[in-house]
Amino acid sequence: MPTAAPVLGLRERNRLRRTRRVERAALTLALELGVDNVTVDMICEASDISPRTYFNYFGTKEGALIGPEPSVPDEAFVDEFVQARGPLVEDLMLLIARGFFATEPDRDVFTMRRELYAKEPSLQAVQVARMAGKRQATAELVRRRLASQHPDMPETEARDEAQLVMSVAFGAFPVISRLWIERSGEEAEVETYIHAAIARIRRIVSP
Amino acid sequence: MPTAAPVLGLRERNRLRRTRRVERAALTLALELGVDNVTVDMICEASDISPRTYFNYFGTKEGALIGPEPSVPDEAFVDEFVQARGPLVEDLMLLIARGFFATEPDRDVFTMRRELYAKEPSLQAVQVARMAGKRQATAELVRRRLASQHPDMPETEARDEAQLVMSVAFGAFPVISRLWIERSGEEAEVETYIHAAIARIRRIVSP
DNA sequence: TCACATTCTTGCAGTCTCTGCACTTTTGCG
DNA sequence: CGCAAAAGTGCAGAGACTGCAAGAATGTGA
Repeated sequence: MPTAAPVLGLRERNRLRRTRRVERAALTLALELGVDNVTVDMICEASDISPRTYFNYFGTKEGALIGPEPSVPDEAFVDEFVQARGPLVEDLMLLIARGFFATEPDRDVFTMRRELYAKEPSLQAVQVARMAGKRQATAELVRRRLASQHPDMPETEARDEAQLVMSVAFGAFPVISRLWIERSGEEAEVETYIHAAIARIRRIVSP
Repeated sequence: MPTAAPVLGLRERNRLRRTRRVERAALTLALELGVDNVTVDMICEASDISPRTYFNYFGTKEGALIGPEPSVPDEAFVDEFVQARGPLVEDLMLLIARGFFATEPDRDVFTMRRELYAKEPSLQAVQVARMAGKRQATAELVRRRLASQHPDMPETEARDEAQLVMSVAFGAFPVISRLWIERSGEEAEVETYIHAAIARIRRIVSP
């Protein structure tokens, strides 16, 4: 089983270089003019790429701005999650986080992105919507874990519970990622923030 | 201060009739062909309205499918929320719910909408995205309440806490609304589901 | 009842996002 | 070098959405 080859072919290197170039152009323009006043054509002109290729790379106009779609965690991780017996929400958030921060962008892009998110909250909505697409799949994962953990739990209750677990995790995620990104200078792990967030939630919903 | 006049002028009645007619046409088509295979032009042809007017009414293609945007709660409610001292998340969810279910659509539309939501999860993403637009405003509300409730709480902590409260509420909301809509035959109040959901969340995040 | 102001609907022209398809270029490899 | 696979590109077009200005419907006051 070949893990990601450490040395990349010319093809991959070109792709990476291009991706970065386009992302930079897109972010620069968006920061300068505002997302709504930037068109795909402008980004393409600035980064010397054809619009058709832009969409092959990023899929949507916002693609270059919000970063790559969280990768689907591979089966090993998923199975681990389903079988694990730790605190459920925590485990789930870790699973999500793992996919989310899998591809580390370069420093500039990272910084600009953070700046842009702060400046244009509408992008957060795009993010949330994209993640919402994975709600079904995620809820199903949680349901599987609940089923294997509590074989006696009624079907419908398990489904409702799974939905809620997923909702809480997805709901809190933007906050966690914001904190993590904002304080990324201090070298704390995501786990720390997840932990803290859950403790807070517990306090919040306590009577 | 005129509250909504009980008797509507011809103008309003026309608008209502039209809205309903268009919503029905849109939902019928979407249920039959799938959202992606329906165009605004088709909806307009089916409901005998001009595309331009369609957008004046609904703003987006999905507008007629997902229903009207939750109305901004009026100042009285907002103030009440800010000053209240009950369980925070619960109060917030009630505030959201109040805006959300303010405009009762007619029976057919309601039923079709429920059906469509079940059939096309992508619509849920649209919903979530639309609600995400109000994140800022909502978090600010919570922050105000926290500030008045705990004057000694540090600024930044209040902001983080507010964000998290808002996230939990927004996160759980789709679940609550789903439950409420699915079981809307049984005449239970939204409060009941909110209550139950919060109790569940408490259990979920408990160690 | 009739003008007049207001509000609403509509057509039109145009911009922008996004897609399928066919064609060319680039890359990997023997 | 030569060939096959992969990737980039141009083009034509569908579809969502907007601003504008003309035309229709509606409310109002005399």
